[in-house]
Amino acid sequence: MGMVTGFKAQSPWRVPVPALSIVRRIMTSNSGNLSKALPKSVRHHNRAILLRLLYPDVSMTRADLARASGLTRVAISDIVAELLGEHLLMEVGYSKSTGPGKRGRLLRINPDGRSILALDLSTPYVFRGAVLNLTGQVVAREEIPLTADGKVPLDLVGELTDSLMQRAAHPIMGIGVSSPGIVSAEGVVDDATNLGWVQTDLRGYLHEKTGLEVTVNNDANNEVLAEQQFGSGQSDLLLVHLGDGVGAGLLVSGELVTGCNRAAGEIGHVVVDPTGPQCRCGKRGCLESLISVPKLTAAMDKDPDNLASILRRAGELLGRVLTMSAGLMDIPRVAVLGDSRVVNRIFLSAMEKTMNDALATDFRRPLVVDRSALGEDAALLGACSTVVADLIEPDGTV
Amino acid sequence: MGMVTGFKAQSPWRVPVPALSIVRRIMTSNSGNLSKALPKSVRHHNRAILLRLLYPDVSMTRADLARASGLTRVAISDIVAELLGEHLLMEVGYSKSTGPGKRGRLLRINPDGRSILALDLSTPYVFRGAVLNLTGQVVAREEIPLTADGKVPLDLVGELTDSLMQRAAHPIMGIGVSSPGIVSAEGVVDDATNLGWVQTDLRGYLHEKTGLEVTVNNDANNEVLAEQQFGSGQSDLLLVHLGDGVGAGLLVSGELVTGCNRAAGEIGHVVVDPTGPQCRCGKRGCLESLISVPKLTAAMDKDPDNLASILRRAGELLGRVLTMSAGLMDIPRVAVLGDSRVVNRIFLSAMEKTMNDALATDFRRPLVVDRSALGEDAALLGACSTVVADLIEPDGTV
DNA sequence: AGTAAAAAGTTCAGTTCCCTAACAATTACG
DNA sequence: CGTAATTGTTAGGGAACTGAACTTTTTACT
Repeated sequence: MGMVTGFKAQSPWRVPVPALSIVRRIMTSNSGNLSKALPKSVRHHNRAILLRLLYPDVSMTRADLARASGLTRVAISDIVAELLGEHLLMEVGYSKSTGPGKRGRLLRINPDGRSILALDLSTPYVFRGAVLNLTGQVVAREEIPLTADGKVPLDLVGELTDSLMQRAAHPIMGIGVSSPGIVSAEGVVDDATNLGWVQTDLRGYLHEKTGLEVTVNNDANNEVLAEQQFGSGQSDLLLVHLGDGVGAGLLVSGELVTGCNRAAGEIGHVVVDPTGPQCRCGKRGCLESLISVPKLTAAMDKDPDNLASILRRAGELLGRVLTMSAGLMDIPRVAVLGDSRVVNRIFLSAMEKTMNDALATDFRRPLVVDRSALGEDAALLGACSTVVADLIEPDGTV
Repeated sequence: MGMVTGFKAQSPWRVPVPALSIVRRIMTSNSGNLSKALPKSVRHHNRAILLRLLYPDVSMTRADLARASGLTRVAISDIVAELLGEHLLMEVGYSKSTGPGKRGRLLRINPDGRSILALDLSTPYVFRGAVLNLTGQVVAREEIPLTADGKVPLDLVGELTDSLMQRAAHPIMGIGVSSPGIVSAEGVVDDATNLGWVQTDLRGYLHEKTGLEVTVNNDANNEVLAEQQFGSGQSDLLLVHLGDGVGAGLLVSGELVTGCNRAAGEIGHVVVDPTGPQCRCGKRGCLESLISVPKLTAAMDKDPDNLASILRRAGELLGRVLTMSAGLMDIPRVAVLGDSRVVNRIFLSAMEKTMNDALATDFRRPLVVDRSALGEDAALLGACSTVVADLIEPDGTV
C-alpha cells in the first residue's frame, strides 16, 4: 500500500477547523443511565438475565441457563438458589435425556410467586383494575364506575386499589397504572382533562397509601409495552389507539419512547389538515377531529351507504400522516387498537397500502399494519409489564 | 377505606380473558443488552461514568468525582490511578480553595491520550479523513479524490487509512467511518450505489488491515451523534441532511435509532407527493426529488426572482412531512445540515412555523428548527464520537 | 455385565471491585 | 495556635464472579 495519491495534506477547509465549540454535554443526556455500578448491581443484572431467559413459561436446567447466559454453572446455581428462595422460580421435574450424562432439573418462573396489581384509568366512565400473576395472567378483576356519588377520581383509585389488594393471594410486587394524559417520570399525571387532573401525584398517592412500588404510564404507552411483552414480541413497534381520542405508543429497540416533554405519542391534536373541522382543542383539523372513533361512527351512521369509503379514506389519512415516521424510524409494524367497527380489514388495508406505496424500496421489508393482538386488557397488561420489568430488565440499576 | 362501591367482581369482559396468547418474547428484543455482567463490567461502567463526567474538558478533583458519581473516594482513587496509568487522564494543578481543608488535585481528560481516525465517505468526489484527539479536535486531515486512476473505492479507503495512521502521534483508539448507504450492525455497507457497494464488509476490511477497532455508521446517523456530542448536547434530536440526497439521523434518549432494517433515517425516497416528478429511484414525488439541494438550486437558478418563495415552499414541505414524527416522538429540536444557499433563515423559519402551527399545545414547548452547529466536519466528528463512545458510554458491556 | 465417557450440579480457593473505618496531610478561621 | 473541615490513602472485609476438581447420574461401548 503506497502513499495516498493526490490528496492535499492539511488542506484548509472552508470551515477553518471550526474551533470545535464543544458545548458541555448536558447531563440530562443518555437515558439517565449514569448511576454507579456496584458488585451488587452485577447480581441484579444477572438475575434479570436468567429471569428473562425463562420468562414467561420457558423451562431450562441450570446448565442450559449457563450456556444461554455465558455465566458459569457455579454462578447460575448460586443465583438460582436465591431465586428459588424468593419463590420466583420453581423446579418442575427433570429434563429429557438427550444423550449420556446426568439429567438436569428443569426450572421455570413460578407464576404465582408474586401478585401484580394493574389499574387502567383510561376507559370512559369506569376505572378498571386487575390482579395478575407474574406471567401476566389475570387472576381477578375489579371495576368501579366513575359516575359515582360525588367522589373525586383519586378516591376512586384508592378504593379500587384497596379492593384489589384484598384479592391478591401472593406477595404483591407492585402496582402498575395506565393513566390518560401526560405522565412524568416521577408518576405525576398532568393534562388528564377528563379526570380533571393537573399535576396530580398519582404515584406518590398510591405509594404513600400502600407502601408498594408504583409505576404510572400513559395508557397508549403501556399498551405498546403490552403488545411487545404479551403480543408480538417485536421491539420496534408503533401502536395507535383509536378511541374517543387518538393516542400512540412507540417502542424503539425495546425502549419506550417518552419524549422531551413526556408527550411522545400524543398525536391526537397534531394538525393534519388546516382546512379541517374545528376541534375542541381550538385548532382546526387535528387528527382526532378527523378519525376518532366517535367521529367515524357518526359519519358512518349518517351515511350508511358509504361505510367502506369512509373507512378507506380514514385509513389512508392515518397511513399518510404516519408514513414518514415509519420510514424515519424504520419500523416493521404498526399495530392499531380500537373498536372493531372502525379498526377492521378495510381500514387497516387502506392504511397499509398507503404506507407501503410511499415507503417501498428494495432495502426495506414491507411494513405490516394490523390490529393489536391484545384486546381490552392491553392497558392492564402493559401496566403489569412495567412492574415485571423491574425483575426481567437488566437495564435497571447497572 | 371501605369496599369499592358498585363494582362487579369477576365481571365477564367482552373479551373473555383472552387466554393470554403469550407469544414467546423474541430474543432479538431489547437492544441486545442481554450480556452477562461480571465484576469486571462494574469497573468498566464506573470508568465510563468518570470519563463522562470529565468529558470533554471538565476539571474535577477526586472528591468532586466521588460526590458526582456516588462512588466513594477510595473507589475513585483506584479508578483514577488506573486511568492516569493509561494516560487517559492527567492532573492539572490544584483546586481553588473554597473553605477549610486540603486542596484537591484537579483531573481532566488527557486530550492526547489517544488518537482517533475518522473517515467520511459520504461527500461527493472525494473521501475525507482526519486524525482527531480524544476531545474531538482535528489534529490532521487527509483527502483522496474518488476520480482516481481506476482504483476501486475500497482501495482508496485503504490508502486513506494508511496515510492517516502515519500521522497519528498517539496510540490509536480506533477507526470511525461515516459511510453512505445502509450499514449493518456488523459494519457491512449495503446499498451505497454511488460507490457501487453491495454487502461490502467495510469493518472487516479495515479491521483486518489495521487490527484496530472499527465502527461504521451511516453518514447522517453519525452526524446526529456529532451534533449531540460536540454541538447542542441534546439527547433527543432529529438531524436532516440536505445534500445531493436527503437523509436523516435520529436520536432518542441519547440512543441512535437504527431501525429494524438498519434503514432508519433513509427518508430520501419516501413518497411525499404521488403527483410529483419522476425520481431516479423509479417512484414519483420522493422527498429527494422535491427538495434535494440540486433540485432546489436548479429551481432557484431558473427563477431567480422567486428565491424566497421557492425556499419557503421547500421549508414548508419538509416541515409538513416531519411534523407527525416530531409530535409522535416529542422531539425538542430539528437540526438541518446542508448548503447555506438552501438551508438559510427563510427555509428554516418556514419549516419551523409549519411544524409549530401543527404541533402547538399547552403541554409541549415549541419545537426549534435551526441549522446544525457543526459544519462540513459533522460526519467526521460523528465518526470520532462512535469511537470515543466505547470509553464514555457505560451501556457497553454491563 | 463392566467400564469409560459425558453431563449436571456442587465445593473450594482465588480474583476483582467495591465499601467502611481509620489515618495523615493540608487549609481556614476564631 | 488549636480546632474543624476536607482531601486522598491505607487496611480490612464482603459480594459476586471464575477455574479446577469432585460427586452423582446416565448413556454407550466392549
